[in-house]
Amino acid sequence: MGETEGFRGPQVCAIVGITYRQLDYWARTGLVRPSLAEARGSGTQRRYSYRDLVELKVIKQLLDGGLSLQAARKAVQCLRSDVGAPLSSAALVLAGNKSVVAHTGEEVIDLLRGRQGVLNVVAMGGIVDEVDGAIAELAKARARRDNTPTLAAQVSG
Amino acid sequence: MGETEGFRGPQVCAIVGITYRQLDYWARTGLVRPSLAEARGSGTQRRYSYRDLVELKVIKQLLDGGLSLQAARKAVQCLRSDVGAPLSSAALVLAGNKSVVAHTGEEVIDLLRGRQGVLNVVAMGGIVDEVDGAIAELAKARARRDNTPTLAAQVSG
DNA sequence: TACGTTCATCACCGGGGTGTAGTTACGTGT
DNA sequence: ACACGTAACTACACCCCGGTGATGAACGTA
Repeated sequence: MGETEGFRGPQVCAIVGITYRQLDYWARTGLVRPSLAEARGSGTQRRYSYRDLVELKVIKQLLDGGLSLQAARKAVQCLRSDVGAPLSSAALVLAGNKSVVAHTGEEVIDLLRGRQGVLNVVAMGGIVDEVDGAIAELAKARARRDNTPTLAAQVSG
Repeated sequence: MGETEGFRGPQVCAIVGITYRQLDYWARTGLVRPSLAEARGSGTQRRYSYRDLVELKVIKQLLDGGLSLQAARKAVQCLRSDVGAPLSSAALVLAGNKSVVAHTGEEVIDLLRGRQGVLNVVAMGGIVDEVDGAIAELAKARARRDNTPTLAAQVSG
């Protein structure tokens, strides 16, 4: 049945805004693998958890922000090691090879002061929002197709 | 004679901390080209200005900070367009595809607030300092070799 | 004229993908 | 219960970027 336990590859791509090949590549190279179900051969399905989605979106944002995938790998590691934090209100800060999750704005500003070199800052709140939004959008679209196929016929006709 | 008008390739590498091949590649691909004298065939010399050195160092820092060369290219463009600013006290801020040179700490903090996505911040002051330091170091080393070869002989003997 | 710098060129490598053509498993209709 | 169509994953060949190493060619200078 259509019991959506987690998210499948193509859905994930739509939600986080990457290509399927990218998602595939990242899974193959171990950057983010589907934590609910790994693919076990052709025809099987990867199942990504919500947390996976957030990680993926973070990576996507980092790439858009000009960071290399190398850097993104480290960032993700950091994000994982910061267990059980209230993500939405935090900021991920990368300072050279050290990365930290700052939970208050003050922390970030402290890092800025006196720091030399490059600082990369990403606000988690916005990311979580975007992911949630995309999921909602997707659910709506699916509901439209599942419940009212006649409507679709009307529209197209 | 050894009249050092500007800086030659190998010196530049020593000062900014990159490999010669990198410098060469960057010059060939137009990222930073020697503004005092372009190479005109094998055996000629590239001559880099002080400003070039600073640009190169910025790029180096950005790379160390995890940014892609793509992003660094844009950053440099921005840095160039911000003419005649007192570099040492400024900060270069990259926000997605827009980049700005912020001349006060307040500006940076403003950018942080309410901004979603990734923000890359690099303090120019530290960079200028590092470049100056490296140049001084180089000059000292050269003076040692030029003025007191006997001393060098003593040390090595 | 011989030599040592310095630069140019070429072939090549690894990372990060992409496009296309298979190969399955799932879900479904019968 | 079974065949079938299709969605999803895999494998392979290929591309571009950012370099690197080796080699060769031009200077200036002794």
